Amino acid sequence: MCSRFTLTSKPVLVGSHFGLAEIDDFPPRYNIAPTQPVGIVRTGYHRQREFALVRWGLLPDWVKDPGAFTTLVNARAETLTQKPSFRSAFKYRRCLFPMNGFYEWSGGKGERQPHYISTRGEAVFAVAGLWENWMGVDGSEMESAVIITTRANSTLSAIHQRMPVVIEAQHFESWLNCTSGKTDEVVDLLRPADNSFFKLQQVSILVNNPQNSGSELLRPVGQQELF
DNA sequence: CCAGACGTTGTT
DNA sequence: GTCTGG
DNA sequence: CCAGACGTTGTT
DNA sequence: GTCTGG
Repeated sequence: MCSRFTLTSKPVLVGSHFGLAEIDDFPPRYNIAPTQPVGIVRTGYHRQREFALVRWGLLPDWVKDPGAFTTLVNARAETLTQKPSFRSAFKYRRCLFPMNGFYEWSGGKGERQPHYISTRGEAVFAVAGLWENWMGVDGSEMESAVIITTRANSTLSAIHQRMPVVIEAQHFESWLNCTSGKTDEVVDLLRPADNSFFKLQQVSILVNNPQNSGSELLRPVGQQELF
């Protein structure tokens, strides 16, 4: 699963990595959690590639009572075309989540251990996602998005069974271009990252609480008591 | 036909 | 225990 | 994922 | 909205 992540690169760097003409300013974030506003890259109304802030937790457009519907944080890549909640977004509303790393927990009850997963150079990378625009009968609107997961590669499988789908830069255009409404050209992109792509490190349980969101979360375990 | 669901993950 | 909120 | 709440009515 | 279950 992927239910917490970071976005710490400067906006200008994110903009250039994702080929954006412009990008709003935002602060570094070390503990992005479900239901929070989250930045995505998508193809905008006039075909331009854009950055947008939406709610993390996809709300399908046919939902009548948002309060009575589950928060959809992850979508399984293997079943995207079958699920009513994702099928349409997979065809027409694909997006990318810029991130610098994400957290996973290992261990059983009472001994849960958080880990931080990032690239070797702490570089920003892209995770595959879907977005929706929900409209209520009272005219209210909400944009939301979900992260696509697949089976863990062998690096990650030491701690977890699933991982977010990484899209490499040479595939951004085909992933984000939804004009055909066809998915056969992009399903091949939904595979685990190469084993050398990520590294793991244990981090403090400070990350457990979404209210803790500063850079101290990335201190290696064993040093957090040295404040 | 209408009613009701529509999701993922980890853990037991 | 189970659901909601972040 | 974890943290935190978990309820109703009438009255001010 | 669309599919499944009754």
